[in-house]
Amino acid sequence: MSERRVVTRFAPSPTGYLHIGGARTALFNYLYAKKYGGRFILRIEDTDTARNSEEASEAILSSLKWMGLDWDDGPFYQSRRLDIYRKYAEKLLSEKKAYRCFCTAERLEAQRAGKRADGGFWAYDRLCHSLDEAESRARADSGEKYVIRFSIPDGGAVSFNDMVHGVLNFQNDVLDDFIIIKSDGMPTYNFAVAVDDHEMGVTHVIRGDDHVSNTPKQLLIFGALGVEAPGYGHVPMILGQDKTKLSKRHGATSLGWYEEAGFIREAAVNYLALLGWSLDDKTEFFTLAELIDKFSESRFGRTPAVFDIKKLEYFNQSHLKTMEIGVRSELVYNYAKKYIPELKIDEKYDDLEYFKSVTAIAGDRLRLLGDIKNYAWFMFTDEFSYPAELRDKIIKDHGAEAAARALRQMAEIIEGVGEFSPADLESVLRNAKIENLNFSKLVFLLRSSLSAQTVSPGIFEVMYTLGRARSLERIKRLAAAIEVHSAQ
RNA sequence: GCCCCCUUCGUCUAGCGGCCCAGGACAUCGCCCUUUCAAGGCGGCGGCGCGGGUCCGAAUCCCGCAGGGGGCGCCA
Repeated sequence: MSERRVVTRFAPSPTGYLHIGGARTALFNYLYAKKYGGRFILRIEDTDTARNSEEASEAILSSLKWMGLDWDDGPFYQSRRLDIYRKYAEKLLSEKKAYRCFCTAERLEAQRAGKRADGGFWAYDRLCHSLDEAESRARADSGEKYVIRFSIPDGGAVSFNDMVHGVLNFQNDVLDDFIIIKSDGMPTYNFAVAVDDHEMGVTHVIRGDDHVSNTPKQLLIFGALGVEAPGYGHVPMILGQDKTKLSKRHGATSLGWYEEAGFIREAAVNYLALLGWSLDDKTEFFTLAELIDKFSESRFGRTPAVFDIKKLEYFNQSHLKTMEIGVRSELVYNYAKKYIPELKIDEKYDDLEYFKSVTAIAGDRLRLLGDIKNYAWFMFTDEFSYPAELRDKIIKDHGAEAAARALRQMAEIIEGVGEFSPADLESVLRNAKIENLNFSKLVFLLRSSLSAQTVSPGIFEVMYTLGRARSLERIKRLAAAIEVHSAQ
């Protein structure tokens, strides 16, 4: 085999959004090309006029971009390359490696239904196989509808060395004369793929296991065309929890869904790469650059993988953690603005710099981008009231008067703190003697007043970020709320 | 019905004849740390589908079985 510069491709059909399996296929092809300094091309297989959609095509492109998988060439649309497929089909026709078939879909469908009843498999009966060339041409010229079928060579077999499965063999006689050009002039999948992979100089094809049975057909076409076939690698499927091929009924399978759910590309790429591929027995944290560096076709797995969102979440948190705060906060900011409409952000806090300080105090807590809402919604608005349950719990634990007094005393102390820093605030409160309450209790009251909840980032950092005025206002407000309530 | 692929903890996986009475990670459970929640540390639970071979020795090789998955369109 000649030494050629590696060329891989991702060739989705625009009939829906980019799903998990497709995303992984794209990733693998991208990594393989980049690893070997080759090109990664994008081809849109839109030969099904009934099911294509412009939106799907756009969605796929945008998901690919979201993942950071930039293609070097394309996108090429098969629907705009019809003359090319026609040319190759004519060539096969003239060499008697393909023939016109005038059988109606109705006739074949009836036949197929019959066979299915007693057995279940069906193959074209080759009725038009031996049609006289003159007659065939005449019927075609007269406007009769026809398809072009590939003539499977009698006997023989095809075999190829798969990158993940090793040598695979297929007997020709299990194949029937499949259609390569439909009656509407469009090429069928197996034909267009072979023609394009050849035309575009594709050297390696990495795709899902579900394509192994298509491979012999494509190989036969390469053979008939007299051109070299690319190498293949059939990676195992990605399964749903029920261990069947991942599909819409498994729920969230589109990449777009994950973006909206607050996952970041670094995690998606990292996790997907590990479904059907691994480096060794311990390394599992990878950036895209590291994947390109370490990727190897010899490390493909052979067993189907069940998609586990829990592990994806873990990777999301891991990547978020290692990210520079500026980058992370920008992701959080953009996500919040776009996908968390219920997060109330007062105009004066709608600012990237401010988000950066809030994201910073949220620390390692974010698992998904949207978690910022749970941990810090109270940092973005001053207009909230304290939940009755929280107020009642405080009254129950401390008594209304004592709690209010403690809060007011803390306010007084905080008001007088010289340097308003997390460390100073903490040390002052740690040493304060207030209502005989220990530090932990004081912190609980503080947290309640500042965040209106019982869970929050480090409370002194919250206070520092809120600033003296906002903090004091909240502490006094809670005290007042308790007093008013108990007075009733 | 035919063809093809696959089979290690619940899940993702390492393992390619002795280093494995099977290692890592997620999940889960417990403990520690601790101002809450996370994070982190430590520990527990948990697996080689079954049956035959081959070999001094098998998760690793061979055969059979069972199970699972994929494909068999004028869909891709």
